Amino acid sequence: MEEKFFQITEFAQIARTSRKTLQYYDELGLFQPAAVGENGYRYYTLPQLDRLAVIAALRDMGLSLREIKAYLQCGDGEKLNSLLAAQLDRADQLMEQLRRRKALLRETLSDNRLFQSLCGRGCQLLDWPPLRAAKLMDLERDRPACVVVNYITDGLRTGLCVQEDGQFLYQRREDGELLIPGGTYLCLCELSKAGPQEGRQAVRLREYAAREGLGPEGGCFVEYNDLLSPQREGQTLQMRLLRVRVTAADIVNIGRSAG
Amino acid sequence: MEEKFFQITEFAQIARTSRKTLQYYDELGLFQPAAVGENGYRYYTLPQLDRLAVIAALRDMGLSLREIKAYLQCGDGEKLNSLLAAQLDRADQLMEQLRRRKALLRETLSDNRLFQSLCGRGCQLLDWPPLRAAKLMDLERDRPACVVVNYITDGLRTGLCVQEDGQFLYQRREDGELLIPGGTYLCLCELSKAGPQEGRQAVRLREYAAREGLGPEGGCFVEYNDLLSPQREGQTLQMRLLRVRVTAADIVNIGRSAG
DNA sequence: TTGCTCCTCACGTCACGTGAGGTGGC
DNA sequence: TTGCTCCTCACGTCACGTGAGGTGGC
Repeated sequence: MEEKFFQITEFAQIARTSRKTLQYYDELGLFQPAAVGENGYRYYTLPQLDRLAVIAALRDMGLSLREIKAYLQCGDGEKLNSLLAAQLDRADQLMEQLRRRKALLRETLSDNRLFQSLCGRGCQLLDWPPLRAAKLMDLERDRPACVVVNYITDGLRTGLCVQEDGQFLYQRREDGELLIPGGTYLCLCELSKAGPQEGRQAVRLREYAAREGLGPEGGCFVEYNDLLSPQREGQTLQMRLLRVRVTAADIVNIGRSAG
Repeated sequence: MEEKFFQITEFAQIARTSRKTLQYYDELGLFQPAAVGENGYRYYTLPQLDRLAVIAALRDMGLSLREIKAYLQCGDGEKLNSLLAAQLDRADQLMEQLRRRKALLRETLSDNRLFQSLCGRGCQLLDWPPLRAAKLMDLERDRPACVVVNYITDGLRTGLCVQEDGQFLYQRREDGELLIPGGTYLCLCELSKAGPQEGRQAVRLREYAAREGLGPEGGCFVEYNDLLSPQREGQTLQMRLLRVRVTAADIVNIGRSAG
């Protein structure tokens, strides 16, 4: 059976790949034409399709072209086993990352819709899940200091939990994790051109809570969420959600006052 | 409250990122220092941590830095919704890809181990699942022609299913898919320096089948699998597995002769 | 000559990492 | 002067894609 030679474009079509991919593989020394003309033209044959399919399969399994080349040169079955096993581990890790990403995406989407529906409607009660937070440490004294300042970041909601005097400590550390408890919070949701240190919204919330007979428990928790409504040109940070933790008894009161 | 300025290295440590990342974001215009000294030094402040955390969160959700920059400049909540929804779709696609990749990896690993255990042990019976195959079409006449030649590729096992005269047609098309049926096959598994067109192993298989009273059903199916044992330097293609489909009655015969 | 193929640079992508060589303040 | 920070190029990564400019055969 005589071998037919194919020019690069036709061969690429048969193999369902691109001319540039074939040229790149040639350059790498990964997959070379069966023959090269005097004018430099590359010529391929049909049996070469198999080699190319092998390369594509290994590539689809996550191996790099350099790994593939090294493997095809040595042809060690044991090495293949270990390469594939490593890729299986890697695939599991990627799967886990993707799962987290999807959870984050869904949470952000629902947060964004919540904000859009609440914005500008005054004070409201909301149930909130616990938030992971990172404690800022006083590294010189190696402790969280008496003034507790939290730089909150669960990836999505970012903000500052500022207590009375509003001082900053500035070192985040691995072991500085803490949890803001979940519960029912009083929320004020609006746009503003003021930064978080100003606290006008915190005052309004406190006034509202006092009028309604709601005692804040555990301090005032200020959150501004850049994600859901970032700064535009010329604006300073926008304060977005303001939360005061409320006791179970208070919820009943509020329920009554709303009814 | 007076603002403290941080040099780039310290700020990067607090933010758990790298100096180079901050420089790169500055260059992109994505995230810039609060102040720049006359000597060109970048100075950052603590409230900037929030903006950086937002960027990191969006990046972790799969948005590109350019998308993030565009979004942070316009601050359109609806645009955020559509960006995140698109990333959710994308994440689903990636998940599906990963699932397929893992299936391929597991299948290849088990194939490789099977080969290692069978190689050089003579003829054996194996149950084989159906294989997807791509029919090569005769494009001039626009039909699969009377001589059926299949270029088999299910991503992993690659090979040629050649009938009597072994002629090649050379165009693969989308609609040229077919299925090699699953079933019990007679397998010969060994290394060789001969190409698939030679068929010495096919002859040996046929001889063995004749001796054992096994009638091949549906022609001789030759498979050589590069993946599991690639060419080394100086070798031509290695034929690896050779399969003849066998009837159920024949399996019993083989079972007896082996016992 | 026109139209088609092919070739080889060379640069762009993406989010940085890794030096190279130089500066400035204690 | 030494040791520390910072700076700005410039090139590398990975698997190609996209022209730019030129060649060769019908």
